[in-house]
Amino acid sequence: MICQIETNNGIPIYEQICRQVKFAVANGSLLVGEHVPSVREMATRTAVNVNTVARAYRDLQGEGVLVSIRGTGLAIAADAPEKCRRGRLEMVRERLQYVLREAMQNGVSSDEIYSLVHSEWDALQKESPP
Amino acid sequence: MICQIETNNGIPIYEQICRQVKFAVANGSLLVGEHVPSVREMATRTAVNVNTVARAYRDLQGEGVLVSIRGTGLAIAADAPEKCRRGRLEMVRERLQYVLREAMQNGVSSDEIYSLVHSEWDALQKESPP
Amino acid sequence: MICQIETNNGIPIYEQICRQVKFAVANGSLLVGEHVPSVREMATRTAVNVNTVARAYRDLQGEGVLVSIRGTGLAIAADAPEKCRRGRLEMVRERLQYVLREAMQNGVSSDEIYSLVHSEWDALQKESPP
Amino acid sequence: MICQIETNNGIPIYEQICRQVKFAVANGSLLVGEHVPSVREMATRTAVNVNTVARAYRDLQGEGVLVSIRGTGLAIAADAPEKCRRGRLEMVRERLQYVLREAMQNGVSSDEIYSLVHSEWDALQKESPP
DNA sequence: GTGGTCTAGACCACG
DNA sequence: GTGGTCTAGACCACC
Repeated sequence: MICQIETNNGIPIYEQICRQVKFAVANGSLLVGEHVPSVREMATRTAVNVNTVARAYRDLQGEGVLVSIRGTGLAIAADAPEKCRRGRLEMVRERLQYVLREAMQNGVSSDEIYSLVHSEWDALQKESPP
Repeated sequence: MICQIETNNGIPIYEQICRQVKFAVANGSLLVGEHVPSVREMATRTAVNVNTVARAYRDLQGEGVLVSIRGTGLAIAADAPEKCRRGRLEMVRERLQYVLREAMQNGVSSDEIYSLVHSEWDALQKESPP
Repeated sequence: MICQIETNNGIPIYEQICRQVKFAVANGSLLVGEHVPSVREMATRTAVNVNTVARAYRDLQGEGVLVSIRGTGLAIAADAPEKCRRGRLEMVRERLQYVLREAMQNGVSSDEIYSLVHSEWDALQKESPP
Repeated sequence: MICQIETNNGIPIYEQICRQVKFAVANGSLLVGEHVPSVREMATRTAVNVNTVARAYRDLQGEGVLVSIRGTGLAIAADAPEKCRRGRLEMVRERLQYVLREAMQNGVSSDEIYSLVHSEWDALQKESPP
């Protein structure tokens, strides 16, 4: 489980790592008890500084997604899958709501927004077909 | 024309001001030649730092939405409505795309995303009915 | 409000800062809305690295004790006093429980423990009289 | 003589082992000459890494609590009971002092601390009644 | 080997 | 001025 990091897209690297780990837990790519790559490995594989990875992992511990197993690394917490599954759509919903609210407050019609969502979603599916 | 500012939602205050001014121009709330509130007035009415409003107005001048009228302040530029109308959906599209891309990359299905958009949009319509 | 830091007592510096801020909020030394010293000031006054202070403040934000006010610094959150007051004895209780449990599991009698607590508490009061 | 280990309570596992062995010697659960479980047995029975148990036993040898008997393992040293009995309350006192000092420095009153000690001690007695 | 802490310093965004 | 992010590297404790 190695993250795809985009530098300079405005989203902090540590947050990208957090979100990707949470998504991976939600969809079963990371199972309970499984170890996440060590900070050092994740750091070298993603070409990111060790401390940045550590920061992400620390945040994930704070949210109860990871637990530290002394001397052996960090593992997925027992209740993480449930948390992450519940949080999966929530993470999307949160950002989506902001976009939609701004659109509505500025007179975008229902037809316009639905058509926009469809066309964008279709375009993305062609971009990376299943 | 006074802006609604949300602090702590992650979006810079100056950008919120810029976008709201542009939307107001696009939908005709602000007409060509009309004066935008003075930096000081906008600042006090929105409880925002004066420099922040100045920064927003500076950006808007740079984009050609506002023009400086000597001695009287800033007014809507002649070609601003056309610019802003063209940019209206584009501003929404840009952010929407980002949200949808993350959703798709993390296994959110078409059904889930469409249902999410509908429920959120409906909820917003109830929140502030026409 | 400047913290007293002990290096090399085993407790991480950032945690010492966190606990002292929380105690200060609990007993009213820091009021709602009041700004905590800037990371840079706290750092120089306590002879601690800026990042260490930042780490402490970040943790306090995570716990909802501090809120970030864009561009102006960090302030005590509205509900922090209640939280901290509730947490004040809890912070002591948590550590106390561990000590007492170990004592009990190893045959220390009630008389012994109560006498120990009294003698230690009295000694501390003489050390730093009110 | 098998130890009760709590992971993730902040206290190093090897130290938990050391302290429990010393307490057991002090209260006569472990007698002079008696063998302590082998490193491997203690490790498997407590689900702890072998090296960790070895580290604990090494420390205990350093303190003169355990002595190595060629070919048969480690046994309780002749003068261990006296040492451990003398150190028994001291081990508790040391940690207790730290907790009380923080409490006092942060305005916890005598009444509060005594009442806290009583309630915690009572709760623990109900938890594991004699 | 693992994570955790701390330092030092650069750069950026925001107000 | 403020905090936030990131990098780099040292040192430690633990397993």
